[in-house]
Amino acid sequence: MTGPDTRPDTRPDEDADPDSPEGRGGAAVVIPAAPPGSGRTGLDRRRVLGAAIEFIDAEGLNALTMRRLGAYLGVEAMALYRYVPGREQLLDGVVESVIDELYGDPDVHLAASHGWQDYLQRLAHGVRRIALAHPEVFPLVATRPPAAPWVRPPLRSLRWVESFLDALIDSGFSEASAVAAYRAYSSFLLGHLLLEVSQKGVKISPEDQPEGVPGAVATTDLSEYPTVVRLEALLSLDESAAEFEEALENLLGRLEVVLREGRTPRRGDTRG
Amino acid sequence: MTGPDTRPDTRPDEDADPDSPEGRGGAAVVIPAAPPGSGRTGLDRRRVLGAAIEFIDAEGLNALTMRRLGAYLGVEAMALYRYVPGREQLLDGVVESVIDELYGDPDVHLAASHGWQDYLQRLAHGVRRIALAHPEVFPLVATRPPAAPWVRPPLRSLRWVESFLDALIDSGFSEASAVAAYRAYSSFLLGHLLLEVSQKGVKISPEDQPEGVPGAVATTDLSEYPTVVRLEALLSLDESAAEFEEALENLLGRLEVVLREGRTPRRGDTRG
DNA sequence: ACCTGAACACCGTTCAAGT
DNA sequence: ACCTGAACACCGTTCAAGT
Repeated sequence: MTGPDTRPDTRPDEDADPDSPEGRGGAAVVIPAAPPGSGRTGLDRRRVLGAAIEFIDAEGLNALTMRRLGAYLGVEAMALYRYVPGREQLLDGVVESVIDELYGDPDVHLAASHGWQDYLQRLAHGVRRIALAHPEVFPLVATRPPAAPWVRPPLRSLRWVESFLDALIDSGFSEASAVAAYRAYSSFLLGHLLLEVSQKGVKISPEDQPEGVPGAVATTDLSEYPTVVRLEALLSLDESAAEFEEALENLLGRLEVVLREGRTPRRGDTRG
Repeated sequence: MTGPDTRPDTRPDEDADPDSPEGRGGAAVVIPAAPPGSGRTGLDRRRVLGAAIEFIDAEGLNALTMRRLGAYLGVEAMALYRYVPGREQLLDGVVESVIDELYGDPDVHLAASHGWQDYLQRLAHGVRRIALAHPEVFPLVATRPPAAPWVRPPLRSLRWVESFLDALIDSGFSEASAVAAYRAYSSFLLGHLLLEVSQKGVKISPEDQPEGVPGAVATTDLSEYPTVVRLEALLSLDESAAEFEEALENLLGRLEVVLREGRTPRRGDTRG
């Protein structure tokens, strides 16, 4: 079984709130906000983070300020500090929430009875779905300093590391190979997905395209780059999806060799 | 607290007269502009960008503000706008300058007469050297939106794309294979190097390690992650350099197959 | 020609105060 | 218990003014 610790209400919300200032001992039930109608009022850490994600998706990362997020939630900026210690931690929370979406992804969470390769495939596709769903957030997922050196982007969660390693070890990988596989897998996902989302983003980003402006710069002098010019059509093709599949297949193939032969494939291996 | 709040001006040079009442009688001392000897005065776009890189390397990306960079150069922030249109373009210039260091790298710039594999090796190592020399800048190299979709991080320069494609095509690659190779190579470099620099950075970043604080969170409850705990030593090893070599070798091996057999290697190939 | 001072709009964050 | 108003220190950027 490979899913990260299956059922037990591993919900990312509630609990795990280390910063609640002091109170907390309250005998009464608390019930933090959320009146019957679950109306737009009743702030809540989860709602704040969710709003931040929506806001970034819609307006871009640079547009997110405490004040604007407050306004988006119909509240003054200062009210947010009740749910989040500051802006940096808001961003940390955003990254965590986005990654936590993986836990709700049924395609990833399937009982992983189809072997480690199937599991790694589904996990990779789950992460890719998240990256494509939140292209403005993914650079944050990619670059926020991880909590520990072995919690790597883009998985970023102890639970996924645990589940990844267990899956491989249960399938016969040595501990060292499982760790090496985890590293190679992270690096593949990170590089590929970061490039894919940034390629997506560039289609909108050109900001101010100067119009007429006759004698203007006109980008660059392309005559010095004849090959680039000649291959422009090829270079502009977006084959991200196919490349992702291919690189993933290749990685799995390499890991298979490690598992079967207990060694790392080398440069000449592919000869017959 | 975050960031180096070192309030008292981080100015490296002497007192730039913060608020001395009015002394300064000597009218002769000033010398504000560039004297013959190209002294430390005499601002200049290149000097501004160079200072920005030094500043980021030393204080971190978040610490870089127009005002602080001005102070670092012994000048008011507003003076910088003569050389750079604004903060965003400053950062673009920083990224460009850092990547341009590759052009001065003799190890990369060798006549590429030892074949395409040797060239790709040297180029990759050159980029890695830059990433490790400027770990605080590299995330910027990785995430700034590229000028065109086919100018990909971390190379980010038309000249390198041109040179990369020429090298492969001259060696017999088809145009399509050369482009595919360029994509795979970018993705490998980006993923690997971004992870490597962030792993480096984490060693310093732990910010405020709370000391005693008996009942505190103490990071997380590790008992739910027995495999991670058991493999902690393995997971903490930094094998970045070896992994880089290995992944690079593997990529070159794949490309070799494409070149020789005109096709993409598939999952079963490594069988005898 | 190059830099500064003052000003503007906007930030993150604190804290006392409202309800 | 939860939110606001006012305030503080700092930002990016503009523009007229100094030299």
